[in-house]
Order: sequence, then C-alpha cells, then structure tokens
Amino acid sequence: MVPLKRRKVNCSVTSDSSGDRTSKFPGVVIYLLERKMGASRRAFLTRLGRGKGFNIEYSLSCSITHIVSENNSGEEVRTWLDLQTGGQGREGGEGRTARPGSVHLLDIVWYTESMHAGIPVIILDRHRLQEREKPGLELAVVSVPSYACQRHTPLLHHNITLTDALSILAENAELGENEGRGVAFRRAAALLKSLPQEVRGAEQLRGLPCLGEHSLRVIKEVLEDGVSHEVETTTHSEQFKAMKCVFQALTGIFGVGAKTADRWFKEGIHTPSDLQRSGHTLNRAQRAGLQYYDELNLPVTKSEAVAIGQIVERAVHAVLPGAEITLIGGFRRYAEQFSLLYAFRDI
DNA sequence: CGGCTTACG
DNA sequence: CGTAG
DNA sequence: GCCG
Repeated sequence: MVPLKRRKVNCSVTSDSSGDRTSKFPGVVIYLLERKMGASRRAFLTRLGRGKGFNIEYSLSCSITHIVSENNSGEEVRTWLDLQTGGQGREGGEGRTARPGSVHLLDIVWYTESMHAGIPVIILDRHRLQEREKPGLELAVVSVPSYACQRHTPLLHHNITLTDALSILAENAELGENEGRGVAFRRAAALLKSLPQEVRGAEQLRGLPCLGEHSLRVIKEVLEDGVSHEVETTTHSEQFKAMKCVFQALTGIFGVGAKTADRWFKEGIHTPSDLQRSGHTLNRAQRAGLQYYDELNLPVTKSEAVAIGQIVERAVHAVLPGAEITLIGGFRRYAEQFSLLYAFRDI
C-alpha cells in the first residue's frame, strides 16, 4: 500500500501555472491524483486536458471541484482527502458521503471520456468512485426522525425512481380495495422522500421505519437493474391500466369517491357518459359534479381567485367598513391550483 | 392479528 | 360515504 | 405491507 502523505492544503486563491488560464468550462476545476497514477502519466494527462481547454490544477485547493484518480478505491481517495484537509470540507463530522455540491470523486474513465468528448461529460454513477458502505459509515448518513410528523415530504426529492416504483404498488393495492397495503407502500415512499440524498444501495436502508421486506426488495431491484419485475408487470397489466383509467374518470366527478367508483366499475359504468346513460340515482353533489364535470376539473386561476376575492371584499365592506381581507392558500406553493380562503383581522 | 390521518356534512 | 386540508 |  502506498503511504498516505499528509500535506497542507492551500485555501487562498492561488496563482500557480494554471491560475490565470481562462477555462472553457467554468465550474469544473480538476485535480488529478498522482497517487498510483505516477508523475509522468499525470503530467501527460494534464497537458492533454489543458490543451482541450480544461482547468486542471496541480495543487489541492478549495476551488477544486473534480478529483480524478486512477486505480484507487473510493475509500482510499476519501481517506487521502481527509488527511490533506485535516477533516475540512466535511460538515460537522456528519458522515462519509460528501455533501451535495462538494467535490466529485471520479474515476479516470470520466476524464478520458471527457477528453474524447472535448467537454466535461455528465457524471454518471459509473464515473464515480464507489465508497463502499461499511457499518456505521453509509448507515450513519441515513437516519430518520422517529416521528413521521418530523419528516419532510418534499415534492422534489432525491429518490424519484424509487418512489415512483413504490407508488405504483400503492396505487395497485388501492385499486384492488386493499387500502392498508396501499397505505404501507405510500408510507415507504414517503420515507424515501424525506431522505437528504440519493440512496445508492438497499443496505443503507436497513432498520428504517416503514421499509419492510417487500419494499426493500423492490428498492434493491430498482437500484440494481433500473426496474422492478413486479412494478413492470403491474404497470403493463391490462387490469391495472383499465382500473386506473376508470377510477380516475369516475372519482373525477365531484361527489364520487373510491367506494362508489369501485361499485360502478363492477356494474360496467366506466365513464361519465356511461353514467349519464345508466339513469342511476345520483345525490345532489354528484348531479352537480356530472353537470359541471369539465369546468370543475379545470384549475382555478389566480386571476379568478383575485376576482372572487374582490367580490367577497365588497360584500364584507358593506357590513364591516375597513375590514382587511387577504387571499391565502395553496397558490403560494403551486402555480396552477388555488385555494380560496379569506382571513379576517379583528377590527 | 387489528389498524392504517382527521374533521365535518 | 363524501370533501377538505 | 408494516408495525405494535
């Protein structure tokens, strides 16, 4: 094993040989790790890269964005980097994996492909040095609050492919009138949404709440093969496709929920038009829902919300002159859908 | 083996 | 059983 | 399906 030498890291703005070079690719500052690569090969690769307009630094500084190594494991490079930086660049000793936006640890394959392309190629998994998960390392990254209410569930998160897969299974369970099973898959998906970073291996998730044998198996398959057999089968099942479609159409009628949609589906009523023809007795809400089906399924625009707000404001002012009325609700989060709520301040 | 968010109409 | 957040 |  080549000894890991400790070196001082220069964090000030350096003006070494490449310092005043104008890079064709701002945001990509490469450091080639000499360890196991050898000085002469490193020099060759540096010349090659600089000739193509890449910014390649010879010393390790805070401006480095990409560290490229050859014949080193992720662990070795990580250990080496820790020694150089004396633990800097690691956030509060949180864990092994670099925080998002910190330096990329890459294999030489990323560099050679980028040289071939003439630009830095998009970093794929196969370009990254895999930092093998060891107990207490990767596992430490993935910790989750015990209380579900303390977990964030953002719309945009780091594990979309996994949550998509689990959501299909949830949907299938719900369509099969297996609500509990559906809830379980939805909770599993929600847990993944709360994670601060992309999951790399199912092993990282052992012991987390809401993830049992079935969900972990699906996650493992998706991580390893890109797809889960069960999810694929479900997605392409004619039964699933038909039920999903009908369910959407029928519950899209105001006043029609899951139970009613299921009952009608079994009776052969698959669309609002089928319902019209059937002459079923509908309740008040459902009659309105059918009559105004199209309009009720159109999003409320902000201008409509504002207009309605003004009507309400005039009515309120007739009774309480000087009252302040503020439109609040979902439009603060989503562009296309609005809630109409009005808050009154005591006057 | 039972329960799976909660409040309200 | 439905709607809403 | 997952949990208590």
